[in-house]
Amino acid sequence: MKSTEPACQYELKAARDAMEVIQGKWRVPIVISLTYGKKRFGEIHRDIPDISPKMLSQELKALEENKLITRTLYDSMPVTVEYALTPLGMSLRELLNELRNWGKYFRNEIIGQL
Amino acid sequence: MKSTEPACQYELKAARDAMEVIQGKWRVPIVISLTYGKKRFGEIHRDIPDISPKMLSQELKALEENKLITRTLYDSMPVTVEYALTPLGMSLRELLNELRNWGKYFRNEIIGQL
DNA sequence: CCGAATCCTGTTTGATACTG
DNA sequence: CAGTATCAAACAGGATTCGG
Repeated sequence: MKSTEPACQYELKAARDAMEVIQGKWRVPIVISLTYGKKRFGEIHRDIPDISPKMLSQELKALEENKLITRTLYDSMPVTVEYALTPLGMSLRELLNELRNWGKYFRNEIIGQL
Repeated sequence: MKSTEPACQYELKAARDAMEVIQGKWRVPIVISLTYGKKRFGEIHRDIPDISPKMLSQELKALEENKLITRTLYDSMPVTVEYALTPLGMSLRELLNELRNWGKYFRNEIIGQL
């Protein structure tokens, strides 16, 4: 307890836990896309046209490992796969709202004056 | 307006604006450290011991360019520098709260079961 | 004490092409 | 449709040294 800010240390750790999960260029967009309902690979891709199939596949896998989304394979012909948010993934809703709100605020306040 | 999710596109952009500002390993910790009040370089460094002076300097500069913090030079001997949040930086408060809350939730729900 | 300058490395991301 | 494979580029981050 000699640190000047013991509380600070604990708060920092929690924030970094969260950042690790949503960090990167694509995870937030993917999760937001899925807040509109379950989607297939190609549908997510249409929401995020810039992403390469490789990155989409890779990030979906990471999100699944963190239990934020589920991957369901329908063994039809041709093969169909659906991605959907888990309850944990849905629990990001408030955080993503704040993220968007602040992003809009920042854009209005700053971007353009830079 | 032919996209399946026109609203989605707009929301994605706002969220990514926000992510760009707070992304990276160190920006959120730095801003959180400064929510406890203005601090000097070495004080921030004590809150975030793992960061190298180079990264701290570099990230402080980036945050200053985005108008989230101010850098004040006191021409004393030896030289003293103080960093503080701007109103825009303080406006991150709610977002950072959500980040920490979700981080704690995630840790309780998931980490350990992985 | 508060950095700047340089060099270096590994991870992340992307482009392109290909497969069941 | 839903990815994989391969290769290259870009970037983040670290180590070290130096200066006011």
